[in-house]
Amino acid sequence: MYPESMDLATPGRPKRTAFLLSQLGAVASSRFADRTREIGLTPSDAGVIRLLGRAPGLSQRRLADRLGAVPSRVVSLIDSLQERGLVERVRSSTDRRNYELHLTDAGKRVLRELRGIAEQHEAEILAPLTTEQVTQLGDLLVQLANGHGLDRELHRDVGRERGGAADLTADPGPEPAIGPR
Amino acid sequence: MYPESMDLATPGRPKRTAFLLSQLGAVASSRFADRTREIGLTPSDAGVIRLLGRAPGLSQRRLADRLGAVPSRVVSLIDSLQERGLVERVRSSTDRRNYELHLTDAGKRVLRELRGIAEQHEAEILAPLTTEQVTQLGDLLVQLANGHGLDRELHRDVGRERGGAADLTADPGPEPAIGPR
DNA sequence: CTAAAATAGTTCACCTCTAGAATTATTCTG
DNA sequence: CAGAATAATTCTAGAGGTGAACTATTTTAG
Repeated sequence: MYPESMDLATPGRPKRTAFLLSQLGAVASSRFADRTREIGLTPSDAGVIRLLGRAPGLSQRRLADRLGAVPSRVVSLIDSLQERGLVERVRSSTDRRNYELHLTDAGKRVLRELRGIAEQHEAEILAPLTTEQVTQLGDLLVQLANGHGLDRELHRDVGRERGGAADLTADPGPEPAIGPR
Repeated sequence: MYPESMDLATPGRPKRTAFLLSQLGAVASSRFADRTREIGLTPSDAGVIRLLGRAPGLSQRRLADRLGAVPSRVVSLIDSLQERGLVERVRSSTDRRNYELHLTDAGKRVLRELRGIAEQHEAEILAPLTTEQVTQLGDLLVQLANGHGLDRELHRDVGRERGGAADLTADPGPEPAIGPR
């Protein structure tokens, strides 16, 4: 796209910050997936466990909303976690149509592992930066996220691309989330 | 993962900068895909066209290396672009095993469109930041990319996850690339 | 109070994308 | 020249996910 001659120290050279962001985001996702894989989880699994840890008793429908996933997708996700004894379905006594999803004790243990993994992940990804730079970057990214309405995004369906599962990785902080590829 | 009570203004609250990075990267990839889709291209198509614009005559094998893709993948990519008249295969006269890939005139026109798209994309993604902040972010991301060896990554196979195609979007500057969700 | 609409979950058929093995043609090496 | 290496291609398989149709249950309307 740009002749080699323009690649270095060219004032007028178009920036590629947005592409860099995509690339680094992909690296971060990929490395996180590596880590969760080591304990037998996909990033989607991790997202579900995290969410159920923070909002026990959620129904599949509501879980689907929070993850930005389709209900049928949640079925297989929960099926798999239930088979592994990490999550249990409890029929709601007030509305027998839906389930109340809970982490089992094993699930809670995995959740604790996941916290450790998240910390290591954070440290690994940000390793090239100084402490001040990390703060700086965090502030900039938060500003970007707000600017792009990442918080509210949780409730709408993010167009699945390559990277689709990324939304489930999504970190629903007080509210947040997104999607990939 | 973190109890609601910890979510706001908690000094010891673990940061999620790495996750934010993943999420924003996914947003950026997704929006870029939206833009290329409007001119009938996937992000992978765009990556190929960009690369052939800057390195005409490349063989499929070398293209695969630069994209971090597998040769068979490149076949279908080029097939599709050739069918649309954007790329042409020319048998190398010196080594009849391989092709020399070139953009057609139509392909070059598309490349020009792509440049415009990239600019708009850059502007859209970075819109929430001031000019100084954009510079700041750019510096931080470059440092991160260097720290994670993103430049050399081009030559090794990036584990395909969700969002796999992202690598092809990768911007092989003087050298770069990657893959994600 | 009952028929119809809505809701939660599930199943299933189908799609897209891509990796990886096997195959052919050509060139290089000893 | 024989055999190893290389470029491209084909084909099979598998992961991952969507959306439509179906069942059970609850809510709403007349």
